[in-house]
Amino acid sequence: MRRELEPWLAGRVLKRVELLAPAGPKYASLERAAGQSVLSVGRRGKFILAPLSAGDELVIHLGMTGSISAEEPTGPAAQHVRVRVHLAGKGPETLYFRDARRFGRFLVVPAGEYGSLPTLAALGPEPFDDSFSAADFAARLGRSRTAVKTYLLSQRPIAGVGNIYADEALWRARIHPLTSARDVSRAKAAELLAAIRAVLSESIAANGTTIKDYRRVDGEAGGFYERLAVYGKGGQPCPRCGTERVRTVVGQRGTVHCPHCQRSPRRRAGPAARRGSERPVRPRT
DNA sequence: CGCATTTCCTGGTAGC
DNA sequence: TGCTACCAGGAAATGC
Repeated sequence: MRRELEPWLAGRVLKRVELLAPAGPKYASLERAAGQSVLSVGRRGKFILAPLSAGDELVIHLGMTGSISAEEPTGPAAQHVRVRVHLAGKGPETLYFRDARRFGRFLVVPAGEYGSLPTLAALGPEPFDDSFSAADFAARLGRSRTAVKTYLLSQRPIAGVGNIYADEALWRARIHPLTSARDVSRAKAAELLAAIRAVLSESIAANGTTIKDYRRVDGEAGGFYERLAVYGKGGQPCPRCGTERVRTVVGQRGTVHCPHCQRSPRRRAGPAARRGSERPVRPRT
């Protein structure tokens, strides 16, 4: 989306960013954008970040059901347009931000001041940062006892992995989603990082995953849905081993894994566990 | 602070 | 047909 948006936004002047949704923490300070030009269109994790000429920054997140287009939505979709971006110069005159469930974000903040966006402020490294090593990733996973899947979704060990890609990557790396993050070995962390990089680059190449709501800026669906190996495929046989995969809930999120390829986490047998100061994770498989 | 739970929000759908 | 109840989940807020 960043790539698709860049030619429409970079270098152009924002005449007005018009708020249609009720203002609030998710849609804030858009009036500040008026008259500023867009210096560049960047991205951190799932956030689009566009620095503006007067020192502010446009922050956009699609949430679950967000999309951006230059075509004015019609029909029932029209009522979900939350923001209209009016642009000067060459290119589309207006961009439309749709967000049916209002889980998205569209706000202007002083550049780099993410106090109102704690996830962005504490975002982990970019998956494709060359200087981000498997050892770094392993060290980050070591900071939490939370289930590795839940920790991935927090965006703290690595940026940009959501529910779909977490399940896909854990399956590829043969890691049970309930494994405590700190119990992921260095070798497994390396496999997981490689799996995350692979699944993300494959999905980007296919223009993303459209289940229902996600749309490219031209309104087309992304093509990765057909390539999903695990997400939404509970009860179906694992393509690697044929075992029936299981759907559970991990951290309030629907989760699918293969009980044969992704073995249940073993309880920790370290001194802390012997002292009883830590409850062994009881896998629900 | 770390971690778990709840909340926000609405289209879609299962069940009656 | 029309109603209610519930589900989906990214990130923030709240509760221990």
